[in-house]
Amino acid sequence: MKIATYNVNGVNGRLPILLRWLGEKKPDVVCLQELKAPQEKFPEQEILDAGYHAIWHGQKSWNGVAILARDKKPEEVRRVLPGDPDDTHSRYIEASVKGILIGCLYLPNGNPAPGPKFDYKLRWFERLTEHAAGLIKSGKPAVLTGDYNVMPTDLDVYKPEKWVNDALFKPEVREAFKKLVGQGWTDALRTLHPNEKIYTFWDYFRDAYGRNAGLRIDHFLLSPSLKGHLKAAGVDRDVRGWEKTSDHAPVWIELAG
DNA sequence: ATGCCGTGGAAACCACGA
Repeated sequence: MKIATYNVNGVNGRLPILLRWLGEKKPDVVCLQELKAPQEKFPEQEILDAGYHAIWHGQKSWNGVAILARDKKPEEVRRVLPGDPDDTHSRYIEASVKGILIGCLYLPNGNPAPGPKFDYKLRWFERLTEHAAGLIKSGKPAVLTGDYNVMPTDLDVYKPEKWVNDALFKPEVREAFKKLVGQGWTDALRTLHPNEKIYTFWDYFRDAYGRNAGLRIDHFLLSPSLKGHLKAAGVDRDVRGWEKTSDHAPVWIELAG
């Protein structure tokens, strides 16, 4: 089974790109972030026509997450990350697909740091970590994937020294990621490719993609029971080179069975 | 060192992103 995550940066503006990619790669399950569309403006019919059932949590202008699956509609488990009833951002949706719990997340960017946005990021990270602990404890096969807005190590940044004070790379954020993974999760891409430069995002500016000035910020975390099923993992890097593309590239894993 | 590009929404500019 192939599971992918893709920060589309506007699901309607990017629909031709999304449909082309779905048609070419045919992942079984897809997590989308940054829909930038209200609930009623999600292109459900076009996605159905492409062979995917979807659940989504939209929001006007910003954020928004979705889970797509071939053949069968994802069984929604929740569409809010627990722990803060006042959080109005659409950044989390969770579903059961073929016996696997899929958590699709869009972790806050957090810039500028320090500041209220950075505080929100750290709080959101804590809530995610608390929820993730429950998933581990449940023993269910689970995948937590999406745009984490964190480069876990120096290897995940084209020029680490330029990013040390950025909300995506500040020590406390890297520490938060480490703490989460330390619960027993497997960082799928890094585990299969321990020494490779792997990027999932390239800025639109300064020909970042051409210079390969990228960041690895979209991640796949696998619960202990899924670790042994991990067969392959990678980035559909070429998609970032398409016309009118997102600044992220799709990331995927292949699980046995 | 930098929002230089790109999106959505509102209003011909703004917020936001990483």
